[in-house]
Amino acid sequence: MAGPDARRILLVDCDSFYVQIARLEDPLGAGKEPLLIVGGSPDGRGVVTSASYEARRFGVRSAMPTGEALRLCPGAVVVPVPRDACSSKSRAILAVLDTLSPRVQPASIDEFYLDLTGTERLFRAEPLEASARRIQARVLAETSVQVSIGGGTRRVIAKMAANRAKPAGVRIVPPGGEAAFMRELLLSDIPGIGPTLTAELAKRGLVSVEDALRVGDEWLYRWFGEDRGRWLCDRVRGVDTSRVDPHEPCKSISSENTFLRDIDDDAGVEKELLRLVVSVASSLRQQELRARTITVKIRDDDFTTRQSAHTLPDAIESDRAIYTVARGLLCELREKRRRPVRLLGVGLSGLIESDTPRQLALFEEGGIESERDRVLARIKDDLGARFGRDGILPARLLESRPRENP
DNA sequence: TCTGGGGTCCTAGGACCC
DNA sequence: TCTGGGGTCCTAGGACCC
Repeated sequence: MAGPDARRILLVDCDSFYVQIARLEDPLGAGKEPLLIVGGSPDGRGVVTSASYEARRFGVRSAMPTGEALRLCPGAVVVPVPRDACSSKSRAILAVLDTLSPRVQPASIDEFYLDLTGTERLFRAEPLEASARRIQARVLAETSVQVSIGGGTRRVIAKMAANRAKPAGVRIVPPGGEAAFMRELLLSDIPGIGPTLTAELAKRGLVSVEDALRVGDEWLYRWFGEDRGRWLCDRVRGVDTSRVDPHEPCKSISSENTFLRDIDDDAGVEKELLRLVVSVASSLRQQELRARTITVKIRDDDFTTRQSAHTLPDAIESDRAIYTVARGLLCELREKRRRPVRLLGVGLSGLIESDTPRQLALFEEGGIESERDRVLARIKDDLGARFGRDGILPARLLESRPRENP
């Protein structure tokens, strides 16, 4: 049985993924711009999704409003996020990695954990660093995407090593080298230590990993409590027992939209709610899932963000049933606080697989979703697959659909 | 400068049950 | 009449990540 320190884990992490894809999509335009920002347009309500390394030198960071980014880097070109191209490229990278490693777990659209434990024989005792370079070259050759790779005996070590390898590098922390590696780092370099915790730590004079190790576990427990204290003590030593799990199920599906202009009238807000429900419900069914919990999120014009959730005894999947619950939640939220709406979102959680047997007795009498609702939803999905989604939007959305090519 | 969209995980309090 | 404790589920909110 392999102990935890025998594990061979890699994190394959794409370098400024959205920028790379935008350049591949438009080689003569965005592809030629060194100062490139991918994200919302500055006249809309956009933020930076990703910036080229050249633009980052001016202080441009992701999640920054594009207006501010352009002030810092006036020469930059802003292009929209090529969403579809990004998802299909992500799938292509996953497909390549699946041929190179027995266990691959996508961690986000542009990060993939690989567990190569037990492949030493297969690769003729190839050192982990050589495996990483081979994988890096294959991904570039087959998808044109440049990645950095971190490696070590634990996921969190691989993750931090990949960050230090960027761009286009490889960094492997050897077994037993974890402590020395951790001593290179600031506390804010550790995944899970964000701005808030960094500030709390700094208040107590803790900035580097060294600082935290020097002060000792007892103080970390005293300051941060039992649970967070233990978590911190583990993290500053690079301890992480989580596994690379290729089949980890998805836990929630959501869709949200910030409007170009705040929406004031109830009919307008409900129409947007329906649009979101249709989107989220169809991806629910596409993944052959049903949901027990429906959440509606609202952001008012003053940026106050609120949400309301409802959990049903039985999971549902149809547009009609989900919309019925969501509209009820929206009404509650709007009654509590009635302001023009900046953002609206719908989330589904408590997900179970579609083939899980239902509790029939509860369902047939007076349930919120009937067999007819489910059949209608399936028919709609089939038609959508054959004739394109636009052909079968609910009538209320069709009313306001702009005409194409009159 | 004026704040995106997709997620995961944690916490705290209340309801409810045993 | 007053008193428990533990476990689980649900909701709201927040931190964090890419």
